[in-house]
Amino acid sequence: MTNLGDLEIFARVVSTGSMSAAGRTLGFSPAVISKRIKRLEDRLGTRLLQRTTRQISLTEAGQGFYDRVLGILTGIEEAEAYASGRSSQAQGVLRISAPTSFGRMHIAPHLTGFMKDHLDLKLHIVLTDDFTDIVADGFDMAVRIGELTDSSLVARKLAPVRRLLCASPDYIARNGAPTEIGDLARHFCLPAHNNDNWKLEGPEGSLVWHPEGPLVTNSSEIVRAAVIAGAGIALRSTWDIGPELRSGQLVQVLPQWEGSKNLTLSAVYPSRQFLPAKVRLFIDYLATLYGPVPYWEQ
Amino acid sequence: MTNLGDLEIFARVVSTGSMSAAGRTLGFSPAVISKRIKRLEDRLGTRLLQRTTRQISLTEAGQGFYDRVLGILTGIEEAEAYASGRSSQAQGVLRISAPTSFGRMHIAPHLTGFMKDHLDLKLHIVLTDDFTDIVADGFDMAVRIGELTDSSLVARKLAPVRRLLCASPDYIARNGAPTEIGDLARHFCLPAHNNDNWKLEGPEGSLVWHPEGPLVTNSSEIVRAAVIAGAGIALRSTWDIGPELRSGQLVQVLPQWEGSKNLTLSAVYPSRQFLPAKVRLFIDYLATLYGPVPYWEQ
DNA sequence: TGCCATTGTTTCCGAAATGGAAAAGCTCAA
DNA sequence: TTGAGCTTTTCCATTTCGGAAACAATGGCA
Repeated sequence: MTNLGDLEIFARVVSTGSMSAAGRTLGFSPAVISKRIKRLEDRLGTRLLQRTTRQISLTEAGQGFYDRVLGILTGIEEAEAYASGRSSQAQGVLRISAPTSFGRMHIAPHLTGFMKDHLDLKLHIVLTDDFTDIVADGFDMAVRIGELTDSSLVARKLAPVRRLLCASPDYIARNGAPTEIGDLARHFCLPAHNNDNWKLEGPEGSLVWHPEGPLVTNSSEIVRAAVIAGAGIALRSTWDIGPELRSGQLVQVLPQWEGSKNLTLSAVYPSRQFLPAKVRLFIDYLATLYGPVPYWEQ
Repeated sequence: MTNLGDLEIFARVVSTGSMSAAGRTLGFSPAVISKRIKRLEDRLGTRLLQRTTRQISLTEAGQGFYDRVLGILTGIEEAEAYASGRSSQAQGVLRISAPTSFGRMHIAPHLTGFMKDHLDLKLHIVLTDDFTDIVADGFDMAVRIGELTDSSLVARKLAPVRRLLCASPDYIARNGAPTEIGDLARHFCLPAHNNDNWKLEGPEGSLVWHPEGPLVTNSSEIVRAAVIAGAGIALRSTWDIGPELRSGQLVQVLPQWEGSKNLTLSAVYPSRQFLPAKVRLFIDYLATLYGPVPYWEQ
């Protein structure tokens, strides 16, 4: 059967994009990398990597093999951690992908609290608003906001996401508050990235509103700043503007309407028989942190 | 990182129950087995096997490690099969556990049909009525009849299980047919193994009947023979007595009552990200064979 | 266009590992 | 008590492994 070292080397070559780079990070000479990749391909009877001297790309078989190998390697890691008696302790590196705004506001501040309980654990956190392929990119888990769809992943709900219409008191004083949904047409609305149609639910059922306003941006951070500065009405998540609502910097408008409810904040991870302790513990930590009623809702 | 051969050797030692036996099946001398088990334990810092010279048993850490290693090994097998270009073809050995009666009557006759389409595949079929731990015992999948509960396994429904009350015409001629449920008290009933209370659903809702009769056995085959021979009334699955009902060897009694409906025939397998082709294909084969309406119901 | 740095591949050689035979120590059953 | 069968250790031959060096190929840059 295949040598395990070959699988590690293959995975590293793919993740670094070059044999030489893989050799450097693993402490091998390029010659070794080349020979073992070749051996692996010979044994499988398939070409895994398409290579020129300057560039390496995965063949189709290589891509599928890579996906599987990643799972195998983390499986071995988990099995070793289990047997080493630290089955219930987090160790190694936990690689997390999370949305930028939410990560900055509601994950980053709590990391130290988690890390002090798990001294053997290193955290790698990547904030991005792309829906990365967590398995191909080598993440252990991701925090996501959205509707739960992806089939090959397991999702654990962390908290509901409530989205409200809000504006600054200043803006209301100048423009008045809308009293019914149609009034929005006479207001400045602030759509955000991927959010240029607002799915709302209210007393009369649900509808989709196409907000129009003077500001278009792909940055929800800019929208956030704008609504606080009094530029208009925005549909924002409670985790985003909870403190401003409490302090009075923002007030809710049209409180009978809320954003569609099928959004959830969830942790997703590749489906495995044995979840690594580090992943389980971190998700548990987030779940108790946010649940049952998130602190930003209180 | 751990050598893969060590994991294979460890798994084989556990499954054969001895180092020497593992060595014989793998083609190694006992010395090698011993050394590599020791090396594995040293690397993990844990004792995996408790051993005397005559007997070997798993420690707790060893048990958990073994469960994980099995998953890893089949994962590697699957990854190799995928990369070898035969991703959609079944190859290797498919190990199946199935209930004795059902296996004999409705799996065994169809095996050749499956095997002629998959010449690279070997089948290992174990018929048993124990609910074995399929992962610990090294099965790829099992066919089961029952309520779906086990959490760490994935179940795919193959067919519903209908159970009817039946007797031979001969018996009816001698004893008359019951017309309402209470009449059963005046009849010979034939309970089977694990089936000494009959959960029935009928026009008046559901009830549990405790059958009493002259024959008690743990063999549903004996019950089957007895009811055909005219010994009494039994609650049997349609897959078991379909032909007899059609041929008139048996007739249904109290047709307004049926066994509780929450039994299903299903295929179960360990949850994995990548299901081996051999498992997927065999389950597909059974599903099309039995569904949507099983041939024994027609 | 031509140069050059970087990358992948091959060859050869010393070093490390692997596997086996033999011997020793042990346990259980006859 | 004996003997068969098991695990473990030791020692040695063999295989495998990793690296240096030489070579070939590619693409960026002047």
